[in-house]
Order: sequence, then structure tokens, then C-alpha cells
Amino acid sequence: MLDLSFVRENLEQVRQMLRDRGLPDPLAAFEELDRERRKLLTEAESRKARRNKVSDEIAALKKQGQGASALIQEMKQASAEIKGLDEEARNLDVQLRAALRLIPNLPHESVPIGRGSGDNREIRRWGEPRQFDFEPKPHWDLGPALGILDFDRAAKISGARFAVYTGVGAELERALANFMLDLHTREHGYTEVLPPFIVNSASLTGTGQLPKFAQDLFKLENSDFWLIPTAEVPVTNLYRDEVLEAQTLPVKHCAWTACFRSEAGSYGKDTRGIIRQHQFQKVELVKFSLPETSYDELESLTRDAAVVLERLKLPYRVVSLCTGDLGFSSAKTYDLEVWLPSSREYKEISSCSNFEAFQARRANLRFRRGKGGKTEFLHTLNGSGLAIGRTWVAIVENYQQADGSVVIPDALRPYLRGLEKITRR
RNA sequence: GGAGAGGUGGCCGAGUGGCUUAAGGCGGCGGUUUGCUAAACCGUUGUACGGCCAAAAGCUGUACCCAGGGUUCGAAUCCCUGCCUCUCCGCCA
Repeated sequence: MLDLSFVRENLEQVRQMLRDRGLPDPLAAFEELDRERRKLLTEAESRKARRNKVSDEIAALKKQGQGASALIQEMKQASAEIKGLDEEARNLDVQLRAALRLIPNLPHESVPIGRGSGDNREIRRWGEPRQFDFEPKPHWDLGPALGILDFDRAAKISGARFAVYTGVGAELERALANFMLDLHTREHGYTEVLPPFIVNSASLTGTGQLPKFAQDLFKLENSDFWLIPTAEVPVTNLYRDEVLEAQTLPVKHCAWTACFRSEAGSYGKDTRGIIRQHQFQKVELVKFSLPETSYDELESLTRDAAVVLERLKLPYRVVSLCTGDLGFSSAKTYDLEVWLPSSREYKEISSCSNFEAFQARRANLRFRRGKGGKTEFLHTLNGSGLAIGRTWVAIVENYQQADGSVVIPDALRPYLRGLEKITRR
């Protein structure tokens, strides 16, 4: 959410931003609503001031044993009027906030302007895609053939967009989680968190998934419980409504969780394999930062995520998302895209974003400089470090051999009791 | 699932409709005293949104005692609903 007075004072800039993002303008009535609301508020408040004063007078009169029925009658009337004014003001406030919550974040000035993924800017590449002397197979052929992935039984017990990992397939998934968590906690200075995978709607509103993106989420029946679409939600909300001390910043957390997404509206996209699933695992990196250092923190967070790919020797590139492709809450996003030989393209495996104060305002995440300082909204950042299922895919596809076996990258072998190769058994 | 007790400022804790401008204490901050430390003493103390002001300081208004409704001229206090915490019982990995 953007700051109300910021929008009030920079209406044209906000409108230009919406055009850059290619979105309709929800601000048509904004100025009028805002003005009317403030007028009502001032009126109601001055009447309340009078009511408070007269109530004291009534108390004083009664104490002296005098009657006050004329004043009480007057205040009865006044209270009814105040009630009406309050209600009108609240109405306008609800409308105003609804409009405000539908406005996406302002992109950082370094974000390229463009309409879609075609306008994203490549920042750098790492590693060379391997030259195969045979036709590389997709993971949805390799996995079932090796007996480490089972789509048929997943469809039976759950449905489409689910997978069962078996044997070394399951172990590989677990090894990747441990490998990533160890790297980020021991070498990159993140404190591990294992949060609930179910959160309430206040948390989802804090990070911006609600109210606009409810259709992407799984909701549990007869409750205010939702399955988390990413660890970003519980971890960013850890400090909701709290005031952190400036010297503790940046606070850096990593978390392994399962993630659940309804994938409504993605019919026909990535239908084969495990690229797009209703349930997947992810290690997430989350930072709470001072405003003035948040873009440095974005660079280092992106590096921290990229190190996972480098240790696994998986070729990747870094892309800066353009205004049209940028997420709702993000001011700037780098996608890490890993090379997938079967489709001969780079595929998103991590998305690292600086939200500036956008989430902090919604979730009321603040910090204080020194003892007497004013509270300020801090900046939040997060990125996958990495999506585990997609890393699993990248390893199986990039390390496949002509005979259908898969070599385990060196860095992962200690996590798989020294196993060097996955073969059909 | 059953029974009960609770939710008040950074923390502890008082507060049964107006004398509360939320007592008192702890902590924090500033000061006096002190060779230093400690102690004692004095002062001070939250958040949000408005108004006055060029701006800051300052002054001022409103709201906030878990949340949302209600009763009342007036609610931390009375009523209703919800959420959360704790204790005991039952069930359970």
C-alpha cells in the first residue's frame, strides 16, 4: 500500500506509474473522496470536542445537585448527529482504502519500462549451457524412467499438478533443502525460521496477496485459515505491528516451507512435469532493512540465491523485470533463471524483490533510530533461495547422461551419503 | 470437545458509569549530588490522524485500555459477538 498523503501529493506521478505498468487507473474519484472525507472528519471531531466538554459540565452540575436536563437533551441530539457523520466518514474511508490497496507499488527508477516479459533486461549470465552429444530428455521422461517421480499415482491420490517423489527422488528433494539451508545459515548469515504453513487473512493482507489475489490461494473451509503460497507470508509477518531497533537491522531470515498455489488461470501453462505444481517446497530468504540500504540488500540477497546455482554448477542468468512484468507489491525484482536443456531456455527459479515500505505500511512493520527517535517504516525484501522442485528439475535435466542416469553435483553428494549417480534400479 | 480464569501503556499492576488528564511501581531519558561506580533525590515519558504555523519548535483537536457492535448526555468500567492466552478434564502425533 502506498502512503495516503504521498498519493494525495503526487497524484500525477502515481498515474504515470500505473500507465507504465499497463494498468487501469483506480484513482478517478480519489481527490473528491479524500477531500470529502477530511471535511467530514473535521466536522465530527469539533462536535466531539464540544460533547466532551459538555459532558464534563453535566457531571459538575450533577455533583452540585443541580439538574441538567436541557444540556442532556442537547447532547442527545448532538450524539445522534455525530453518529451519522462518523458513519459517512467511515464509508468514505473504506472506499479510499480500498482504492489505495489496489494501487501497486511504484517501480524504482532503474526498472526498465515495458509491457511484458519480452521487455525484461538481462543483467548477467553465469556458466555455459552444456553441449549434449545426444538429445536431452525432459525431466518428466527421465524421472518416471528412473523410478524417482510418479505422476500417475499422484493423479490418483490428489489430482493434476501434483507429483509423488519416490526413493532417491524424495531424498534429492530433502538433500536440496538441507544444502540450501546450511549455505544460507552458515555462510550468508541468515537465521532459520520454521513457520506455520497455515496463516490468517491478516497476514496475507500484510504482504499484499489479499484482497486482490484470493483466487490464487487455497482457503481452508469454515475458518479464516489459508495455505501459504510462499514462506514470504508467515516470515514477513513475524514482526507485524512491532517496532524494531535500528541497530538490529538488517534482520535476515531463511525458511524452508511447503507452498500451495491454486494456479487458477494457468491452464495450459507448464502442464507437463513439476515446474508448476499446487504444492512445492521452497527455501525463502527474507530481509528487513533500513530504507537507505535496501537496494544494496537486494543485490546481496540476489547474490546469496545465485550462489546456490553456482555451487551446483547450474548455468543461469539474472533478469531485471520491466514495469509491465513487475509484481504488484514490488519496486524492483531480479529473476534468476536456470538453464533447462530440454526446452532450451532459461526458466525462473528465484524471484528477488525489494518492496521498499509497501508491505511495511500494510503490515505496520516499523523501526526506531536510537531511543527518542520517531518510528519509521522499514523496507522488506525477499527472494527464493531457491525453489526446490525447480532445482530438482534443473539437476536432473542438466546432469542427465546418454543412458538416462543422472550424475549428482559434487556439492550435493555429502547430503546424499556420497551418492554419485542416480541410476535405474 | 467440556469446565473455569483472564487480555489495561516498553514491562508489572490498580481501576464496578463523571473526582482518571489511566493511580502506583519498574524500565528508559534528562538533571542534581559524586574522584569513579552504586545509591538517593528532582523532572520527564506512547501511537495514529487532523488544525494553527512558510517550516520547525510549539500550541491545539480527535481516536486508541484485545477486536467489532450495543446501551448512555457520558464507557477502561455495563451488555452482545468474535479472537487470543492460561489452568483442569477428554481426545490425539
